[in-house]
Amino acid sequence: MKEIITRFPPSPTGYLHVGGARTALFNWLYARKTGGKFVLRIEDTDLQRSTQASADAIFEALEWLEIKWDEGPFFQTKRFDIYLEYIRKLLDSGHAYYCDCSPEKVEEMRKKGMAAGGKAKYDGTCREKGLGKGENTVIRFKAPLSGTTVIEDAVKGNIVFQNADLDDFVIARSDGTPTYNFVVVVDDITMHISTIIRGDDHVSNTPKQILLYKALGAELPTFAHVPMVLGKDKSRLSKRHGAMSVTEYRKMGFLPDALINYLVRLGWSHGDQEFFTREELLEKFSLDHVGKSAGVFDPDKLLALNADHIKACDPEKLIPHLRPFLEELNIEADDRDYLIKVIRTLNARSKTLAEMAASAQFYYADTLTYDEKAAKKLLKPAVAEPLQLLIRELESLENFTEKDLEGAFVKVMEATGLKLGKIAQPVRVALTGKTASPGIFEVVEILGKEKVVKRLTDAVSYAMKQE
RNA sequence: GGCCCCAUCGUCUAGCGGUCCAGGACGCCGGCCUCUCACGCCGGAAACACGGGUUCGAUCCCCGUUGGGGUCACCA
Repeated sequence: MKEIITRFPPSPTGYLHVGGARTALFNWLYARKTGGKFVLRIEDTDLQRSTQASADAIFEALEWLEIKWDEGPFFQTKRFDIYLEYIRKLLDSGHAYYCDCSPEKVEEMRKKGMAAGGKAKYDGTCREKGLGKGENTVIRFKAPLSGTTVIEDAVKGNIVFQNADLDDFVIARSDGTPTYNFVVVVDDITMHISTIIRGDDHVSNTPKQILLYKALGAELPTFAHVPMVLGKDKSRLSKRHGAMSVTEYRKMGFLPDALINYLVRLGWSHGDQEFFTREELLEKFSLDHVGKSAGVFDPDKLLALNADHIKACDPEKLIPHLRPFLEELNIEADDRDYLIKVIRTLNARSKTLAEMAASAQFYYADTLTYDEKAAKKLLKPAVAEPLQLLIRELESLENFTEKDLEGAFVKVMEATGLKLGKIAQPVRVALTGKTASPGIFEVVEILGKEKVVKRLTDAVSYAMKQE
């Protein structure tokens, strides 16, 4: 069996969006799974719209997702001599010809065809003229007039096209530059791509490409057209459906593994399993469980999956991902062990890293600002006494283990006749500024005696001043 | 409009002729746990688009209808 070589060929005209990331993922997983290679190719033949900045953004997004390519990136603009060589071959073998029909004229043919029977195609005016290269000539591929071309698709099965429905498409523009359908084929042939996994919006291009492979006498690759990703309204995914670029998800605090998990699961399944680590994906992915129908991108499910990945991630490994979000809030988390403890209290209650960083603020604050409503309701004069009692108990403690802390609270409960809840809430506000936080004992333990006593003391004076 | 693809809960999906009065997940609604918020756990509502076949038997096979999507460039 020959080596599996897949590819991901984005055009650098914008950011890497989730749909593109998904096809990159499928190609990457398939190559890795089969022990093959994954190549990255930048399709920048559209000189007007391609930018280096976009290419860089795509690399960055792929790197963040930890999708590593084995070869490339290859830029098509650097391969023009190869394309020219192949165009020459087609011209010489009679598979291509010059055409001097003006764009307007061709457009006219299409309109007429569309109005008549719906068939919008070039009518072949110059097909047998034997024209040479001229001022405004394009080069067209001489497609067969009859017969049939079939895609043996790995996910969709056989798809049959009537050659009569295809037209003589342009392979080189009047300025001599080659067009998409042609360069893809030349690249895929010369890069020895064995398997083409791409969105099914490409199926209608495929017969043209197959014809090109045949005209060039090249062996056909395996095609696998995966269904597209749609927006909530079932229309093609676009910015109005919300965040679409991979980078945006990184900025919102998603873990790359969570995005990957979600994207792969959208269109592929492995029984009932929903949660996959990167390793499991690598181990279990296969083309034959890719579905045939388009899927709707569901941000809620992605968010839930992100929460699961955050929860499952070793705190140690989470740190590098969390760090940027901490910095954003000017939190200097230099103490690694302290940070790990902080993460342990937060990972079950954070759906994103941004959320986690925000929740971590009180652990690092020098001066706490109370949530207004919380302070008003819970730090009243009446709590001053139990709080003072608690301060005394805590100060007398040798250790700050959960057990000791519980003992201290129990003593205050006994002395005041208050239930834990009545004490814990004011303490929570005193220590975190909010009514919702990790368990109160955990918070006290992590903050440590000094900070806890300080905050409790501050809270007492605040409470005394309230009506 | 032509050509092509698709069709199980709102969404992602399991299902590869009987095990399905259809299973899981997200979301939603109840409840439990509980120092708050989460987490976790338990329970609930929620789907085989329709019509014909084939078959002893169809969610699963075939045809049609309907619906959705894609594509028809000197863009990729």
